Amino acid sequence: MARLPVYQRILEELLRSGTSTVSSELLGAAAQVNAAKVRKDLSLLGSFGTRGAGYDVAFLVEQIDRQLGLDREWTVVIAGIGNLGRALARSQGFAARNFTVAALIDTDPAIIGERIDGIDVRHPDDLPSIVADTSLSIGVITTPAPVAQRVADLLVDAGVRSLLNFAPRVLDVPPGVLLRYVDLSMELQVMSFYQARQLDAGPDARMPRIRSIGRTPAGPS
Amino acid sequence: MARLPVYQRILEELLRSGTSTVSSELLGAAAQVNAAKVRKDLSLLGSFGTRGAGYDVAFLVEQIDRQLGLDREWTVVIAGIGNLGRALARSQGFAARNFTVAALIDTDPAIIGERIDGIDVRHPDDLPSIVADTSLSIGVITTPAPVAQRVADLLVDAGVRSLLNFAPRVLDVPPGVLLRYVDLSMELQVMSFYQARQLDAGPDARMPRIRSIGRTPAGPS
DNA sequence: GTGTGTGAACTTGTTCACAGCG
DNA sequence: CGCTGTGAACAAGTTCACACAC
Repeated sequence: MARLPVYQRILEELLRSGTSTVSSELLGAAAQVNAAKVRKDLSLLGSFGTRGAGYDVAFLVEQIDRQLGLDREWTVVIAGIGNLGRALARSQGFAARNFTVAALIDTDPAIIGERIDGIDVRHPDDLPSIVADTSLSIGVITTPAPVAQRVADLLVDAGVRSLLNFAPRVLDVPPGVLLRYVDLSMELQVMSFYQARQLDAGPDARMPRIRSIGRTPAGPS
Repeated sequence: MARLPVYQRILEELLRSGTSTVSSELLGAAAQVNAAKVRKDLSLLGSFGTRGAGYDVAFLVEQIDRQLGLDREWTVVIAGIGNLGRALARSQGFAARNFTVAALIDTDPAIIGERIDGIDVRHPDDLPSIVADTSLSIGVITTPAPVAQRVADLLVDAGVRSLLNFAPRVLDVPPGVLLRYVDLSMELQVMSFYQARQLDAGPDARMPRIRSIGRTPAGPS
């Protein structure tokens, strides 16, 4: 369910502010969704609420974590240590619960060997030996567009089964590899679309943008 | 329609590769959506295809641009010139067609005055005078989470009506202001969700994550 | 009384299948 | 003959409304 991470973010902030219990109405208001929707969503995971009282925040976070597969550790490799890669390597998002940056990759000799947040930048050729130590779950591509496909192939060869692509390039990956795009230009386009039309913000769906598993068929011969 | 920017990205790559015409089947394959869906989507904008032949790529790009509100210039202000802000300021995404970075904002005296990609970093206090020159359409928040809300308020006060928030914080904005989140930790959570369940990538929807216009009601008193 | 959990009505979005144009 | 455009069938997701647990 695509709204779970949104709830999670809100619940975490509630936790930080010391709130221990929350109603579907409140959660819905913060997530900008209907209260009934919140209840439906949460009831799919089980009956976690207390009638008349609401949901226990800490317990809920834990349950959602389990649903999101956050009850295990995910190792992340960042490929392309430019401005963006550096930003991500140091960012809170990756330092977050259950995600560890396990490797940084770049081809530039001037960058290789640099230490960012305790991790050494290494050459793509080292990928096999890196994987020998720790298997890598998620690859983050922050390279220039022209080399994004090549980097994706390398990561997939190294056994990475999920790719998060920040490069403005449509990538082709083998079946079974999960591919997701975060694209600045697309984000801006969506904003201009809604703003240009003075729209009511469109559907409240927020998360989905998953693209793959399964083949992007090659063009015609 | 949330899939338009996806089509746009693919069409641009087709243009670059010299393809002048494309079928709904091909476009659908690249965008990972059903061919019928592509036709439905495009037919909502008008009848642009040629039966038996397909769509003219260049013409289609132009039509979609118009739908996305990209027939005018959008000015972007980036608030928070850390690693991420710098990356975005220099990034291709913002250099793209119809988006111009018009201002960079930070409070750090060590950063103010620095020139990035031809734009001077200025203090938030200068916002009014900046707006006097060029009105700002879209605000991009790349500050640390704790100050994100304050920055959002400042931008809104300066007349910015659309916010793209990279800070891991739920923001509250007045009605009528469009708010959109790009959140690393959420992106990762979605990946882990799908990978943990070996899911088929879920719904092919990709873009929507629009959050606002309309009030985030304040909590109970 | 308050707020969850859930069947049932409704709305939205997707897919099918095919008529008709180039 | 290939491929678009589109009504009609279908599926998914959303909202309503209310019984019931606390």
